[in-house]
Amino acid sequence: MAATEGTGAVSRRQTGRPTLEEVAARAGVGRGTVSRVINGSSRVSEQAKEAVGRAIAELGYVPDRAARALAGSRTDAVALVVPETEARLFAEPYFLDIIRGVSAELGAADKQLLLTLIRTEQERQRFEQYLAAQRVDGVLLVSVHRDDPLPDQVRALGLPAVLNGRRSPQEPVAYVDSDNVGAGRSAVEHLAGRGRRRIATITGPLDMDAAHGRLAGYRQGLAAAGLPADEHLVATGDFTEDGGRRAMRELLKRCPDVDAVFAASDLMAVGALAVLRARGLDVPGDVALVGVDDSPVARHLDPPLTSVRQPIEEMGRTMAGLLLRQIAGEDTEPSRLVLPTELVVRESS
Amino acid sequence: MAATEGTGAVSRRQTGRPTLEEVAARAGVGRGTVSRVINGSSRVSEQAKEAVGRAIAELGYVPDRAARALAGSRTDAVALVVPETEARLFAEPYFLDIIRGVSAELGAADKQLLLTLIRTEQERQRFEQYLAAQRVDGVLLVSVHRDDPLPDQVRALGLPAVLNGRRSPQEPVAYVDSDNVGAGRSAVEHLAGRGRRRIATITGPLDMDAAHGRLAGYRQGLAAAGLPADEHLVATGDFTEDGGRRAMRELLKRCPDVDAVFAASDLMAVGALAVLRARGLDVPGDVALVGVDDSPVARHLDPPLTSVRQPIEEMGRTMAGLLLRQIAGEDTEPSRLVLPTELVVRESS
DNA sequence: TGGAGGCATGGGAGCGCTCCCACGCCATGT
DNA sequence: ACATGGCGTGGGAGCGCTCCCATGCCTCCA
Repeated sequence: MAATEGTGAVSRRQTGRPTLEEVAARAGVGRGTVSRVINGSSRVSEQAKEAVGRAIAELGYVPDRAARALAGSRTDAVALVVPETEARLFAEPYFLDIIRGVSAELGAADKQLLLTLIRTEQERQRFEQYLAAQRVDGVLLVSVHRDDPLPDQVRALGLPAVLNGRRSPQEPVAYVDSDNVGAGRSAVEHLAGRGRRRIATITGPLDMDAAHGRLAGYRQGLAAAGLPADEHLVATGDFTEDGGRRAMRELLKRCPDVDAVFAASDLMAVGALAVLRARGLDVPGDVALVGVDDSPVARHLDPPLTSVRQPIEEMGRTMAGLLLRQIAGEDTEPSRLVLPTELVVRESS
Repeated sequence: MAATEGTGAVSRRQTGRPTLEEVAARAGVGRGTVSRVINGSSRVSEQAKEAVGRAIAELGYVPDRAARALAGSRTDAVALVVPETEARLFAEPYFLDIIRGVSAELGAADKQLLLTLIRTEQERQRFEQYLAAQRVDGVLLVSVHRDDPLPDQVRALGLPAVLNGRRSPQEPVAYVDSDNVGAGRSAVEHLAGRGRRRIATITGPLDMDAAHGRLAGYRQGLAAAGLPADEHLVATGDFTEDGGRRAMRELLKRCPDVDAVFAASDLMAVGALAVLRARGLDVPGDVALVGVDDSPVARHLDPPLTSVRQPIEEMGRTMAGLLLRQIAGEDTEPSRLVLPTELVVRESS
C-alpha cells in the first residue's frame, strides 16, 4: 500500500483539499472562469456558472485564503487593535461588546477578524512592521488617546482605518463615537430635574476626547438648567474605580454641600459610592449619583446606579461597516458617526 | 516621470515592501540562505548570517505571512473559537480574560490570533469549511458542552486543538480546566467551618462538565465535614442570574431551614441573593452565600460575595502554550491540565 | 596523493490563487 | 459578401515564500 507507483515519490498533498484547478477540470471549464464565478464578477454564461457551481458543491471546494491574499491584493482580513498599555482602562465588558459587534458585521461579509492586543511600548513601536506582515485590508482601533500616533501610522501605510472614539474634535481619521456631550447633558438635566442644585462631576482622563465631551455636556446641562458653573465642582478622574474614589474625596473636601455627582464612567461611580458610603452619606438621599456605560456592575450596585447607556455593540457593528465600505472604496471622505446615548434611570438618583 | 522605460508597462508593485529576493541580492547571497537565516534553521555560516541580518535591517524587511502560508505548511495563525449560540452564557469578563491570556502567549511566539464567534447553527455547521479556508495551525475552543461536536470536527481535520474545560471526564482532546471539584469542596468546607449545617447548592447546567465537577466537590465537602447528603439541597441552575433566582426559590420551598448556599457561579449567586433579600432573609446572617468566578460583580455586591477564584487568564495562557507545543509536535499525548482554584472570603459567608 | 564525506550554498519548482492578454465565436453593420 | 466589435473564455505569468536537490568547496582518512 505504501509505494504503489514504481519508484515514484510519495505524493506530498498536504491537505487533500480540492483546488481551483480541480474544480475547473470537473466543470469542464478553465481556471479563469471558475475564478470569475467565485468572485461573482464580470460576465459569465449562465451555463458555465451552473456547471462550476455544481462542481464546487460536489467537491466541497473552499478557496484558500492564503493563496488569494498572495495573488490578489485583498486579504479579507481586518485587524482589531486594542492598546493595553495602561492597565485595563476601559471597563471590561466594553471591549467584549465591541468585539461582538465587529465580529457580527465582519462575519456577515465573510471577513476574518484578527485580534491584536498591544501590551508593551515595544509592541507599539513594531506596529507598522506588524501590519505590513499581516497583510490586512483595514484596521479598527479602539481606545485612542489624544496623542496616539497609531491611527496616523495606519494611514501612512495607506490602510483603511476606523477609530472607536476620536482623538480630538478635528480627528482626520474616520471614527465612530457615542454622543459624549449628550451623555453629560442628559445626566445633568436629569439630576437638575430632580431638584439637585450642587451637581458635581468626576471627569475621565483629560487626554481622551470622550472625557472632554462628557465634561462639555455636563456644563451644557448646568447652563440649560440655569445653574451656575462652579469649577470647584469639577474633579478629574481617570475612568478607574480608584480614580473615582480619589476624586470623590476631593469633591467632598472642596464642596461639602454637593448634592449630586455625574461620574463619567460607572467604574468611577462605584468608587465614588464607596467614599460617600464611608462618610455616612446616603445615596440618593444626600447625594444622587449617575454613571456612564450602563455596565453590569451598575445594575448590581446598591443602590442600582442610574447610568447613561452607550450602544457599544452597535458601535462595533458600525465601525466594521464603515471599514468595509472604506475597503470597498465607497467611502472616500472619512466618515464621522456619532451614536446617541440613552439615560437609564435607577435608584441612585 | 510616468513612463521612463520605453514602451514598458508601468511597474505594478503593490506595497513597495522588500522581498526575500531583494534581501538576498543586497546581502550577496541566495534566497535559500536568507530563508534559512530567517527561520533560524540549519547550518548557516556566521558570516552569511551577519550579512543577511544587516540587509534585513537596512531594508526593513518583514516576511509576508500569506506567502509563507502558501509555500509552507505553517500559517502561524491560531483560531480562538467561541460558540455564542446560547446567549452569553459565561460571565462576560471570563472571555476577556481568556483572550488576554491567549493573546499574551501567542504574541510572545509571534503567532496571530483569529477570533471566531460562532453565532448561528448555520455557522456552526459551516465550521469545517471555515477552518479549511482559514488555514490555521491550531484551534482553541472555549465553553464546550457535553455533546459538542466541534472538538471532534477539528480533530477530524487533523488540526491541533485545546479546549477550555472538557466535555466529560474521558475527554479525548487536550484541555485546560480549573479544578472544579476542588472549587466545590473548598466552598463547602469553608461554609461548614463557619458552622453551617444545611448547605445547599445551585448547580450549573448539567450538560457541562464544570457543573458536574463543582457538584461533586460540593458532595465531597459535605462528606468531609460529616454532613449528610440531602438531594433536596441540590437545585439545578444554568449559570445565569435568572436561573439562580429560580433555583433559590425552589430551594427555599423545599428546605426552609437552609443556612448556606454554594452557587456554582457568581451570576447565579447574584440571582440567589436577590431572592433571599426579597424574602427578608439576611446574608450572611440567615443564609451564607458563596459563588464561583470571583468576577467584578462579586466584589461590588452587597454584601461582597465570597467566591472561588479561577485563574482565568492563566488558563488562556496555558491553553495557548499547550497548543503551540502540539503544533510543534512536542505534545503527542493530548495533555490534560487542571489549574487550582482559590477561595476568596468576603462578607457573604 | 586520491577518494570519501560533510557542510554551506544557490536556485528550480511549486504552493493556489488573481490578473490580464489573446483567442474564437457570434451578431451586427455596410 | 466582408469587416467590425463585443462577449465569454482559456491559460500564461506571477504574487513571495519554502522545500529540496544539486553543486562546489573543504577537511579528513587511508
